Amino acid sequence: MERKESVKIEDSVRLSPFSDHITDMLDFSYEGEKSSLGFVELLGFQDFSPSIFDILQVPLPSMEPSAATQTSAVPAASSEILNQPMTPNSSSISSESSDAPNDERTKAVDEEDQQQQKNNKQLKPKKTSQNRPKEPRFAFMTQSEVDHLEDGYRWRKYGQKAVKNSPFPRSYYRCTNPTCNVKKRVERSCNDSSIVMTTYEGKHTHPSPLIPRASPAGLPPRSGFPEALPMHVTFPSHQTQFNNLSVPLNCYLGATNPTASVRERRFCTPSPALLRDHGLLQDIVPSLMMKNEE
DNA sequence: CGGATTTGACCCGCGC
DNA sequence: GCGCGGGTCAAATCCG
Repeated sequence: MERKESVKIEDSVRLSPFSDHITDMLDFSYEGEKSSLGFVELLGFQDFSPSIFDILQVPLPSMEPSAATQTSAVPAASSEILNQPMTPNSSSISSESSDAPNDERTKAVDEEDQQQQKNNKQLKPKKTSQNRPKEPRFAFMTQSEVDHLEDGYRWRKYGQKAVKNSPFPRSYYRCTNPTCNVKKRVERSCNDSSIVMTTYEGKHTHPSPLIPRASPAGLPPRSGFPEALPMHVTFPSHQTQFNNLSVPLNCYLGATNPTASVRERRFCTPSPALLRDHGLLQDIVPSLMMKNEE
């Protein structure tokens, strides 16, 4: 199924110049085709090639879903620091569903986290992830005809919900690996049906089942995202670390899909002043488009 | 037949 | 307190 999709998107996928609307993430731009850092790295795999966190030398949040202590895994909803624009013609946005001031929320993150964990323990065992600290998330947008982009992992769809103010439903996927707690959400922009927003939550604790771990000639290992090229990746917390990021992060293209024609654009976050309460995607995309057109 | 998908129901957080 | 919306569960269904 995904194979079919990957074929289709070979010609259709390209990065959208828009940012995602993901609420609580760190944005940082990257440029593909220049390095071997695959998108998969962004999902984790510290046991393989250096993750993006390693490369950026950013304190890596405890992304292990099973980690006993998640103090560094700041709840995504608590992280709202945004990057500064890196290029005049680039823009990205992390809209927030909450209007709470950044500093306020970040201050209380640790305590809230601990409290939350305490409360969760005291509460009756709830099956949902709401009992657990929120996983680190990042998101990107691609322009694709297919919703579920091949990323090198196997996903099982466990839900689909209609999105308010959007004709397109949001799909929920979970990594099929029983030991892996990574989830991803996929939805389309209501303004541009060709734009697919993918949000990853958590970190893979296993190698890609579809791609060999080792890759020759410096090709990105365990290829995962020939079609889906994150133009805008976001992380919770530590965002300021990326503010001055000058090293282009990239996704390799075509490692397993050489014909994939993916165009990427450097994508940076606008100044915080531009990032207030964009909320839903439909609120974001237009502003970004406007900004890009400027 | 096993795994993946669909889909309605349910739970929870949040805003009013 | 109530309603809404997001996220998840799980039974039913589909598909290879």
